[in-house]
Amino acid sequence: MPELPEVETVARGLAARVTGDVIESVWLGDKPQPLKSPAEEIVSALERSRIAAVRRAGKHIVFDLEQNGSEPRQWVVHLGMTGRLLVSRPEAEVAKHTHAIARLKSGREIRFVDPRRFGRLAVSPAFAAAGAEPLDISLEDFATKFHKSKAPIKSALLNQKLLSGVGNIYADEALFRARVRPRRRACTLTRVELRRLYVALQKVLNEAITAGGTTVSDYVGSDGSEGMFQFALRAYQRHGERCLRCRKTKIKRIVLGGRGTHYCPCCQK
DNA sequence: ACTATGTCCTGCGAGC
DNA sequence: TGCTCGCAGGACATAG
Repeated sequence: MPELPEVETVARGLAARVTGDVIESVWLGDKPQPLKSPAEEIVSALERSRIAAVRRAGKHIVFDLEQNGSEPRQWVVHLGMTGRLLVSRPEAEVAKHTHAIARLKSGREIRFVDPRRFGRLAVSPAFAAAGAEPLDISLEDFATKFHKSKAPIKSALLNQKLLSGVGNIYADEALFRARVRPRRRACTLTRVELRRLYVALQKVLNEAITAGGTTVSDYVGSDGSEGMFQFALRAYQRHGERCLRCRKTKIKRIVLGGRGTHYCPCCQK
């Protein structure tokens, strides 16, 4: 599923390919829309706008738009579980579950495809993600945030109001690397453990960005290519397999907060 | 004010 | 082999 590294990969791919292009027209599907803003508002904000930049904020992709005679606006896309933003040639077959198409002056199209429809489209004058960026936050702020939470540390990592961009895969991977058990209440983590978690989280996110993200089922970059980080996972979806650290205990799978959670009962305390 | 749980949605894989 | 059923989970609503 698209988390910070996958969204970063998509945003970079889009930025490289559509920055400076102009959206000439927009098509929105008719089904119950995966929209957060009214359809007319999205269409009027996008049409005749120049894409000044594309970037990531948390798990959101933000297109900075410039339109003559209007205040700068932003087109905000959340990919949900199965969302894809693809740059396509207009003659390319329109995939099933395509919910939006932005036709560009260059002749290409940005297509939003999302089978499960957990994704969302919105426009905003000044979008800001709720929580802090995990790659920008200081160790001190990180420690303070989690020291105040009574939730299990894994649930706290997934809470987008604390940190923006961490999802199920990288929460499990960071906790594995930091040797912290997912069920531990966040406030019980020692200073040393919080530091290990902070370092592990940044490391795993950066490594995954370098690998172009993790493709478990649906995720692809804006050019349709799959990520490579699924081959570097140490905990996520490895239940029943031997732990790569202690080499003897089998990775366990539990359900925590309704999410599949993977950890080594021997290494993670 | 905080945490916990249910809901949305479709494709796929386990199991009979 | 072919079918049914339940699981997968990000964000938000609602319940506790």
